[in-house]
Amino acid sequence: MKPNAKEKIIKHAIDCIAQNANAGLDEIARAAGVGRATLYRHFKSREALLTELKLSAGNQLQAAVGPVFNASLSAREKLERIVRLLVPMGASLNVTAYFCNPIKKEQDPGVMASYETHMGQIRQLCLDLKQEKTLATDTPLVWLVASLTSLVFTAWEKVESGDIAPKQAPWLVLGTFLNGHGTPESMAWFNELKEANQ
Amino acid sequence: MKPNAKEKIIKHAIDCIAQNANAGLDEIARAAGVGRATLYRHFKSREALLTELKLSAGNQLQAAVGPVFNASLSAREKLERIVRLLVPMGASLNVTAYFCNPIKKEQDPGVMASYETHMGQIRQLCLDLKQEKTLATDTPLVWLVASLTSLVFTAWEKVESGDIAPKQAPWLVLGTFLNGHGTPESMAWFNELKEANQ
DNA sequence: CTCAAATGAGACACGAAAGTATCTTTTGAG
DNA sequence: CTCAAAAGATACTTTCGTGTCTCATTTGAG
Repeated sequence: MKPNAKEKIIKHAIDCIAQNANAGLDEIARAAGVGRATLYRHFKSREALLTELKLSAGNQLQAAVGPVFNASLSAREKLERIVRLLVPMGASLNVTAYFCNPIKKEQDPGVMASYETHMGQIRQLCLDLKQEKTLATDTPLVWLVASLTSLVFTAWEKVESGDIAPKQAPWLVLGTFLNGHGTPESMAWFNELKEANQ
Repeated sequence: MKPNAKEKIIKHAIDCIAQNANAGLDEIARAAGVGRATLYRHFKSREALLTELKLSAGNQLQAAVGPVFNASLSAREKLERIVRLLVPMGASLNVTAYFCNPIKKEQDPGVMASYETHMGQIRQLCLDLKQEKTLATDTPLVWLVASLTSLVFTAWEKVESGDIAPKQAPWLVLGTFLNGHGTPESMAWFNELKEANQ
């Protein structure tokens, strides 16, 4: 028996579920290269599989991001590292940030905790970035977190689809998040417009 | 009989499906305020309902965005108007940009065409913005389109969840897309970093 | 090589949602 | 008011994915 058959199944299941949230058990089994019956030998039910899958995704994120977050670096350095770590982990990020979303009904407490931990870290990072004056202080925190998460996830999608080079993706995310796409002239134009309309 | 019962059903079904892609027919029927049997009087099957729903969502986007796109305005003015129009139409945007995505299996040709039309317009807008020097010319077009769509969709989500004020949302999207969240110092820092690593 | 444990394959029961049919009630044009 | 068309309600069949079970095959430790 391989080192850990269960882990292997979960690994492939995360990719499968990230692509199609409603994948059937046969689809998951096929993706993992095992028989459908084997899934039931490792997991009590579909629900149990999904729960372990979410926990695993959360742990993967935590394992990658946690050390960076706890390191003694400036917030902007943390941001750069975290984005570079997160983009290739889009499947896990997707599972955590979307399927573990509290809006969805009846989540396992452990899954909820994992979700809160991850989102809390991102939120804290954005707070630190504000504190450090790396980010504009007048932007709502919730929008900082949401736009960052969304950009990372989108970049991962485009890498998966082959539209963007894996090495380029983190820079696109950071560039958009910090600088946007505008030129100095367009920025001036926008700031005027915003003043006038708010 | 009301002006168009079918249209009314589709309208509510779009909101329902945008919130939960796997809503059952009873759920959709309840959302539309009709009986489940009535759905089958208007639509041959669930699949047929979904197809008409996608076409309707595409038409709504087209009706809103088309005139702006064809108006004689500068590209940056078009961008501003389109974002302001699109954010409140998140449900239709969601249905079009996600459920009509060619990655999904077997789409109706009409749905595919509608999707291509919409995405083509956004793509053209980004091209014009580059041409006009409103946007950086060295950013991949596919990332411009993807990040813009993703930011609009995320803003809609946050408006729906009550985290962001409806009137503020378009400005957050435009601000992030054009300026990003960074301060002048952080932008300088990032540009150096990017130079060094690429 | 041998045997026990794990896997793959497939048959089966069950339940939920799709799809069908029929009957009653509502609605609106004349 | 009247009646025909449309909608609501509800019971039924079909389909499909989950969950259970069995048995033949594979695999790996001794």
